[in-house]
Amino acid sequence: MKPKPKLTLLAETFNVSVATVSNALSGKGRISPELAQRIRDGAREIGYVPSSAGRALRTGRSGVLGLVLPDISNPLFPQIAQAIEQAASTRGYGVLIGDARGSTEGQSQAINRLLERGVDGMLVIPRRGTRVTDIGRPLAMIDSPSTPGNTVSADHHDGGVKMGTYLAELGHQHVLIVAMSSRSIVQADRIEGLKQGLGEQARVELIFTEDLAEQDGAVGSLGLADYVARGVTAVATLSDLTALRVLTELQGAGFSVPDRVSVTGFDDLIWSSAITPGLTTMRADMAEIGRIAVEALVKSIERPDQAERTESGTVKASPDRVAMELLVRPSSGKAGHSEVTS
Amino acid sequence: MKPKPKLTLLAETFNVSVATVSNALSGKGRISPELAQRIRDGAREIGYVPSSAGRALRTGRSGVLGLVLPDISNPLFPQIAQAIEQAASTRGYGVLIGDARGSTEGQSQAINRLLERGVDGMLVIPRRGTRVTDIGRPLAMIDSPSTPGNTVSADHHDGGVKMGTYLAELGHQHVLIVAMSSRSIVQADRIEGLKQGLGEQARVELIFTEDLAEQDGAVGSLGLADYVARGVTAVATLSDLTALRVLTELQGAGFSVPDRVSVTGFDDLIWSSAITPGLTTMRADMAEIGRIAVEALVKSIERPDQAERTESGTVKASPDRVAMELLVRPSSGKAGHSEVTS
DNA sequence: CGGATCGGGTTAATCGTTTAATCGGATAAT
DNA sequence: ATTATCCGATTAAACGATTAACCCGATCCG
Repeated sequence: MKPKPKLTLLAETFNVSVATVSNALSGKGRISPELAQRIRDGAREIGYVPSSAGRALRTGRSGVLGLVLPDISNPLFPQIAQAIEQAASTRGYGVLIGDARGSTEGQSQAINRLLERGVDGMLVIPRRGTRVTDIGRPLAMIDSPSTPGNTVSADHHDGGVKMGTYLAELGHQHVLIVAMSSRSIVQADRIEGLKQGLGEQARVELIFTEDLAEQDGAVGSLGLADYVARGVTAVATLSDLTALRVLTELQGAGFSVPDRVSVTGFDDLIWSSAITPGLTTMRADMAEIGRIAVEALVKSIERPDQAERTESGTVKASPDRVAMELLVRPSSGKAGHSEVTS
Repeated sequence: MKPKPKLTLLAETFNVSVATVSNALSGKGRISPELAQRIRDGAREIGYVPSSAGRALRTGRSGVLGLVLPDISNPLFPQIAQAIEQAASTRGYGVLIGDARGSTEGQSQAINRLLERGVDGMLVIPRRGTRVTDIGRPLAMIDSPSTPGNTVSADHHDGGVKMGTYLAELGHQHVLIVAMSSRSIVQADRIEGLKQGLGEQARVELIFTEDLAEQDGAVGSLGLADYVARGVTAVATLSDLTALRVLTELQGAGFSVPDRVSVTGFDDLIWSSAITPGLTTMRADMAEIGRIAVEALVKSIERPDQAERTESGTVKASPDRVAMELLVRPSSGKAGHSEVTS
């Protein structure tokens, strides 16, 4: 029916050159204010939408960022994706997703796919322990402050400290930490922080669900009853997902939470506030992290000279870490009667 | 350092025209097999990557699909996004995400953003009750089979029937259905199916958490104890998220699950198998749904003449629904003693 | 033996936008 | 009056890939 409006169409209807139209729309060249306004009005009226392909070809920039995730099925992903999509679209960028599907080569493939699509820069949440090779384009990394090349992330260590301190103040002297993977830097930092916050005198035990999976299958029991019998008064997990598992296992075994055992998580996943008892957890301001990461990345794209880089070549941001916030909910309370029995 | 390899560079090193190089790489024109092979080898060696902008400009296609979601923070999202990203990348397409942020105008904005970025087609998971206006490009909709214009989706009604039948077979005659929104077509279909599966003789009660939120706040109690006291032996929820809320509330109130009350969910969210007791739920094969949706959409993009459309103008797929699968886990069991007390 | 066919390339136009260089005329400075 | 300045707009050259049209020599066919 009607031809897709392009610059030439606009130029014809106003009897000016395409350059003038372009200038009017971008506000860059020299053009009389009235004409510029008329052209802009006309453009809006006929529903002109600039061709991203044409523009990308000319300017060398696509206006698209790549977001690489270790595994989309990770329940933390929605928070991150939402924060980044929002931050990016605010700055006029689109977000192309790439799923590493849990493997290292999947991560490289995802990165390559995004590069082939011409992204201007990339945000990578690396698979644990992965080093991302230079991609010839600005790259922001979101992992943990202690990761080399980290652009910005939650301060997981600090989060651990806060949680540990909180538990210590409640009188918990014998705590079980349930982690998932021993290779995750994020988790290692949280563990470190937890221990520090709990203090020297506290007795701390540590298990990895990853190890147990080999014996019992992924859905097996964690054998928490034994730990409680041995005097554990609090189970600090490194993820709400694990906390949920712990919580329901304890409740199912007849241990009251938090009266007998306190349970804490990390990340404030969506269900954490809806369950009974509500889960005490640490929340990171993902929107802020997304904002900082995108901002640093975009700056590095648009003004490469002004942008700082880490030694690893990734984009540098400041601040490079965002404090975590303790959310106290009913799943945690004072260390109780179990010490009496022990 | 080294110039970005483009077709002209390749053409120079082989002393042929760019057209020949293009043909060699695409395998389209007439060219001697050996020369084609040599060029392809050379291209790989120097790491040639075609400019997506140049190609898009010339061909009029970007190779990117838009994925519009009602709200990324929805925990069902990871499954869908993963399925679609995988299906799309298999067919050589990228996926640009657009978050409607829970509002109708947000949905339109997201769609427009994606259109401006030049997506070749769009996958929309519509916000409940929304009609998507014609966008001038192929559009696949994933909602529920009863939604006009639906391209493909899980057969939510059938899932409800299966779950209802299952509960009926266990002897549950008095069932509480906990839904979230009364405006969701997906949930309406599930409810319809559940009632049908439970049978005429069953006594069914229905509540919407959406309504309760106004009174008690989002995290308030659902008042399940009353229902159980009145003889409810099973609580069938329309989402694992709700099921989790129900399960923990019941356990916290001292009701044994499933001995006293059975609890079931929908969607098999990631934690459903990890909690205690494991959650009986209905799973949809999201990978299959993603595959079908992407396939139909891509077909409509690449061969518009062969592709069928619904009356709403959306892309038609066959099959247009995917059966849901019942996953029986320990959270459900035979109707028990509560009927005795009532 | 003359024309048609075919294989293996090349030429050149084109996609839509941006932008450096330029141009014509009016105005200001000398 | 001559030159410099400046404004408002135009011209034209890119950006990188695709593809219709064409070209030339060799082969085929009747």
